[in-house]
Amino acid sequence: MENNFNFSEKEEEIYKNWEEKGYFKAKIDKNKKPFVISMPPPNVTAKLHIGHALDNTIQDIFIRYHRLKGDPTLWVPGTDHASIATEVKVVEKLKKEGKSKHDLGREEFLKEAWKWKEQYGGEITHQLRKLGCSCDWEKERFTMDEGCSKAVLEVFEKLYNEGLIYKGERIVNWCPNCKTSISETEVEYNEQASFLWYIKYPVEGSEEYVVVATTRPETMLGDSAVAVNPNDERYKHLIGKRVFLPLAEKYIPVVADHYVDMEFGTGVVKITPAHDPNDYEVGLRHKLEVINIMNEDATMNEKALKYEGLTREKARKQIVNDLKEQEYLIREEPYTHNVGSCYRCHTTIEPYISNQWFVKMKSLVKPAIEAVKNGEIKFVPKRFEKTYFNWMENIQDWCISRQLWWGHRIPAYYCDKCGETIVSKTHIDKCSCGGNLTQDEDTLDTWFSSALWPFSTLGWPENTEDYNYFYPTSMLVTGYDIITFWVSKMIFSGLHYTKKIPFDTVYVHGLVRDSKGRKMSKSLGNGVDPIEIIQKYGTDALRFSLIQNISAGNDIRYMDEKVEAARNFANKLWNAARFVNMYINDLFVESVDNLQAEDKWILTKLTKLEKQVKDNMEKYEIGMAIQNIYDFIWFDFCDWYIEMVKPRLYDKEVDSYISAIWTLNHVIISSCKLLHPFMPYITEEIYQNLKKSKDSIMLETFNNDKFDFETEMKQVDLTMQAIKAIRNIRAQENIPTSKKITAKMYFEEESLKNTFYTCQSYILKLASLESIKYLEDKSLVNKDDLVIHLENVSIYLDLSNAIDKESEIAKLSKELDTYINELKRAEGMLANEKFVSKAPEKLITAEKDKVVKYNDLINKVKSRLLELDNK
RNA sequence: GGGCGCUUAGCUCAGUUGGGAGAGCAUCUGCCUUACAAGCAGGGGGUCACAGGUUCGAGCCCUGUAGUGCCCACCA
Repeated sequence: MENNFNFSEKEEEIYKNWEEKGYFKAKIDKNKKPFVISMPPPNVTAKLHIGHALDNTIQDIFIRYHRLKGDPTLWVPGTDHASIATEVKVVEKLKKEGKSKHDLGREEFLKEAWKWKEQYGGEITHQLRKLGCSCDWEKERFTMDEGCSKAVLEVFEKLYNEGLIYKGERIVNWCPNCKTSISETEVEYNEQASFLWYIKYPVEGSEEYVVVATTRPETMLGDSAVAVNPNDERYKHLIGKRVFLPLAEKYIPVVADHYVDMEFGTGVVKITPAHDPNDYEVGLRHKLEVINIMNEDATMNEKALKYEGLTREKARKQIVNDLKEQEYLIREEPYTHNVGSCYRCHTTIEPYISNQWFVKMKSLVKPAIEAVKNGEIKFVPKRFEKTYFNWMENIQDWCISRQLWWGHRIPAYYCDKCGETIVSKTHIDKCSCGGNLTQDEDTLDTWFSSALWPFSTLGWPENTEDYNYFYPTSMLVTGYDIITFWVSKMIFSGLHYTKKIPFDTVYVHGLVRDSKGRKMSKSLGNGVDPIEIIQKYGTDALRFSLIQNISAGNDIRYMDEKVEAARNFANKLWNAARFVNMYINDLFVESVDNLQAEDKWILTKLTKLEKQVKDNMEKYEIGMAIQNIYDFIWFDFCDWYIEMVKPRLYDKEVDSYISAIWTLNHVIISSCKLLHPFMPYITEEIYQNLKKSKDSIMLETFNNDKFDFETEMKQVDLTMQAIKAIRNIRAQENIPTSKKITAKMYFEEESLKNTFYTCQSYILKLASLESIKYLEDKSLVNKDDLVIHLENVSIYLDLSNAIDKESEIAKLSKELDTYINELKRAEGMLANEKFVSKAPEKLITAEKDKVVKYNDLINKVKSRLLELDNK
């Protein structure tokens, strides 16, 4: 084996081999329940970011874990067309070339968009391969491919026929930059400092006037009424009268509506039905005129009279000035409020009246709420169910039409003769009346197709073998920021169309932030490119660093130091494997019968590790599972076991040589299997270099070992304690490892002597001892020796007066204090009647044992102190 | 306004049925010991935000307070 794992060369080679051999493909086995994940499809807008790396690493961990468990395992990869996001990018690209999308026309524009998709889609799948993702590439899908599009049309027609899709004129969130409607979910609200303007509206035929407070004076030319609360004594007399609308030079009615809050502002609200969702509702109730004063790009139209052509910002300025001049403006006061913006281009959204398609949500959402309430679908961690419920229970109708070209075109056709609207999943040109049909220009919200992802990717609506076997899927892995966007939509869609839940577990992870805890963003320039990290440290190190020490749902910070630590671990493992590899030779045998105490010790630990890891994985505790493995490999295996067996390996005459090699090989291969889901590449490479039984670690299954050597566990633990204690003294007294010393041991229990005798070879090495003498009689001890007291064992070190009396006394006194405190604590607990009567028997016994133990140690230390005194 | 997190060693964070506080990094001391200096051995460092409560026993459960972050809603 080479000195280092050459990840930059090996990773690609290993992945290629896996893919070519078809290890990622799931085999249908009707006798087993499959484990299935549909990959949240990355947008084809750009390269993957570090968040994708986290998301897909987690998925790959669960996928590989289940594969090693022997489950038929399928991971369906794919990409999302991301209608608005991609269209924005393509428009930008065209703009740089001096073209607009209208120059090209719909058909040419779509060609450009497909080119974009091919380029970035390809890059994304390449990146996923670099990450080691073991998805079944033969099943790769795209939200706009034939099958997914078919599912979309199927669903649209079905919902329309059920009366759950309708078209109507509503106030929608309009992005004047993207020139499309967006859904409620796609609006981001941010606080903005602005003003509240108080404007005078004179009452018709009187000297009186009302004062209206508004944050949006530029919309006042679209006012069709002012409203007051019907219970407001101040304004009761005005209801039914008219007020003068400044600048528009016209009169509008005063209406009474409970929507008006008497406490806020002046208690008088201007009603602008075309430019405010609440006003629109009020308008409906009072049959008010809807006056749209804006164009699609949020400039003023002819209804805005002399302000026509101005942007909304300029119009505001101008109108405020004019009001001031004409003395209609009473005052302006600073005011901070939330303003919505487009989640894609961050342009301030405009509530805008337009004709759009909607999905009626109330009835769809009910079973989706129920499925989570009754536990059919569970969120990990559970607290995110609240986010889900909160969203679902307050759901509004979903605006699904977008004034975009890139996406699934709405399958609605309008007849030029009879005026009928026909919705059809198959393309049609002729109406039954003989008229010509034209298709709706709009496309569907991108989430409309991703909502179907778990089943559309498996062949639905066709009754395919894949769909029948692999659906419902098992798990969805995603960030908490996407629950409302996507998870909720998949759940109600799955339940409504397939009558089944789309997955039973939603694993929710946090966001990856920068080292200072800030969200990564383009504007801050603090984004991290996973591919760069991979080139520097390797995929395994990146994967390990992302999931080490995390807990589900909490954000994590990206820091180079973490990746370095992970790289160090990979290096540690690599070297351990290299060490084992050095000793594997023709003497290797398939099974052994002369295992030594330390072999039994590490094998028992291995069995425990496997159980721990599995338990944690079943609880979705991947952070703990990886920690278990890390600790075992580094501390138990490398720091202790390898060191323990070295003497046996160096001395090839020892008859336990063969069992040591067998154990080394078995333990490292087994640990690699457990680690493989987390660090797939290095574990495969190590596997290939050792005595293996399969062509690839990916074809392995977990051991299910049942090693349980209780006696040897205790024996080795005791010798470890002795070694640590001796090392401790050496370090404190500055005795270099090269200086060997002699230890004498006295055992109060005869059997211990045998333990130390059998473990002697490694005790000598690990504690850097010259020799160990076993004392029959305590009185033979040299009074100058330093004493270490363990339970039932006393160790005497001849340090040749390396330690002076005072320092030993100081050390012993400190030790004595500790023991006395421990004794007091244990006695105190036992003196507590309530503890004795209520605590579990096990704990009480443990405390009693401690009393005996510490009394013993105290006596020993005291007598030693006396000896020293007499010296 | 409503909801949900977080507050544990200098830093980043684990801590899952309540039973004597952990890791990595950093720091200090000593080691190039024939797998690994990306390493080995040893050490220091914490009234687990604060205040109450439940309990024989609380980092963990309950109530409240403070700081901090996020989500949702929104009165013009």
